[in-house]
Amino acid sequence: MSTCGQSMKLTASPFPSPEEKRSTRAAKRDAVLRAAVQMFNERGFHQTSLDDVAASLGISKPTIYHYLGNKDQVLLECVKIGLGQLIAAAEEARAHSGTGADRLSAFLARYAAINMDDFGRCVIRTGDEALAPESRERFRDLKRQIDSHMRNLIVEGIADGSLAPCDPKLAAFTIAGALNWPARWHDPAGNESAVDLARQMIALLSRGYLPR
Amino acid sequence: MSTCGQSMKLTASPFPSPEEKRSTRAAKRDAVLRAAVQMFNERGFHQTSLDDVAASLGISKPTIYHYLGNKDQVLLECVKIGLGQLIAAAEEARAHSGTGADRLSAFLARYAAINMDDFGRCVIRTGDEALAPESRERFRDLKRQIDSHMRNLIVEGIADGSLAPCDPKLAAFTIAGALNWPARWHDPAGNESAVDLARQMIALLSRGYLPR
DNA sequence: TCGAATATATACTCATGAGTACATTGCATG
DNA sequence: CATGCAATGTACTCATGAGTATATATTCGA
Repeated sequence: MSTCGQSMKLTASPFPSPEEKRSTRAAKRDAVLRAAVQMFNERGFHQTSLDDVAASLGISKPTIYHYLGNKDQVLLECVKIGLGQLIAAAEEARAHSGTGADRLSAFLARYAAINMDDFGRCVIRTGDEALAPESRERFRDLKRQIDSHMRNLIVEGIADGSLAPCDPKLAAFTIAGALNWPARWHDPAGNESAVDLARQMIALLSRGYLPR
Repeated sequence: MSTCGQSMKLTASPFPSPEEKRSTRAAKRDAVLRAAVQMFNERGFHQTSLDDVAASLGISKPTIYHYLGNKDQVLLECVKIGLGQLIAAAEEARAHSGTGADRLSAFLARYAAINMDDFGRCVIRTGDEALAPESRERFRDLKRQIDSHMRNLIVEGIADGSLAPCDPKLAAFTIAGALNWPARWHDPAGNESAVDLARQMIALLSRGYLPR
């Protein structure tokens, strides 16, 4: 998933091709974003200075500015990566065979797992207010896309009878809320597997807490 | 629910009793917190300066410092109020008669509604990192209490057979997550009633999204 | 009536951290 | 080989906003 620039090829020529240079650059940018997102998740965006991020990589702040325009953009890129993963998950789920409920389940499992991962966590933990107006619009728009995907899956499930009839908007918000929340409490270093957790949460959401 | 200092008594003496003075002072402190929480919820804690809060009340920053120690304390008091409401709700629910499921439902309804209210929203929207270390501990501790109440209700419900067997910790987090999320999207000025919304979300959570 | 305490304002200080100016190195290419 | 761009560092600027020093008015109690 990450663009890895440390090429392992045997002929480690000291003369990188333009192609290699491009990917080296991308790898550095990636490294900055990865370092940033981890600190944002740990201490929060406003408690993290770009000096801190730079220091954690053993570089200096202007180097970050060489790869990214400003702090707002750093955050925006982070959430864009997370949201990109979520959108990809939605598109994969749509391709699945089976009932609407099956497709929804597949999506939700990925959705939950992503939200416990670095970039996904950042999406959840970032309040719209943290971003500058234009970035905020972008952010909101992408989130709306995810929501829309989820609602569509729900509507399809209701249509084919594999889901109980309900208000799709409300259902999407409710389910998403439940699966977003681990971004706040789940410890990625702990011993609870994200995938396991996701499975259990989805089981509960699908069957409800009342006995059947 | 709010301490209202504008006494309506007919004999509006210009010589307030010590009792009245105490309550006037409390009312002013309340007003500061209310103004603060609203701005925090709207623009976020870090985007809100105490100068802004003061201006919104037609007073000046030092006046706020006269009633509250510092910005961290302003935030802490806000979340303490919200958490106080939640704890009260838990205690009321515990007193209810009926099955464990009934008590849980009663609690959840209040829980959800509070989370759409000023102080409850602030509890949800405030990340632990925003607070100073000691306040953060306080905050976490109170949140743990709520969680513990919720888990107890779930355990009781499972014990009396009114709830499906499940891992109480996971169930509590899942349900809480779903009911917390409206703090992020619900518009208190909109036309969707918080109580209605709460009812519907709980219905979905209790019965699940699969057909029965 | 004098002094203490309360309530409020004006006008500061001062740390932090985003963002920049500028120097440097090194490779790459006309 | 000179010029120019990519990559990086050092050392700044500058706005913001938390928190404070200090002045003033009011009220209450001795």
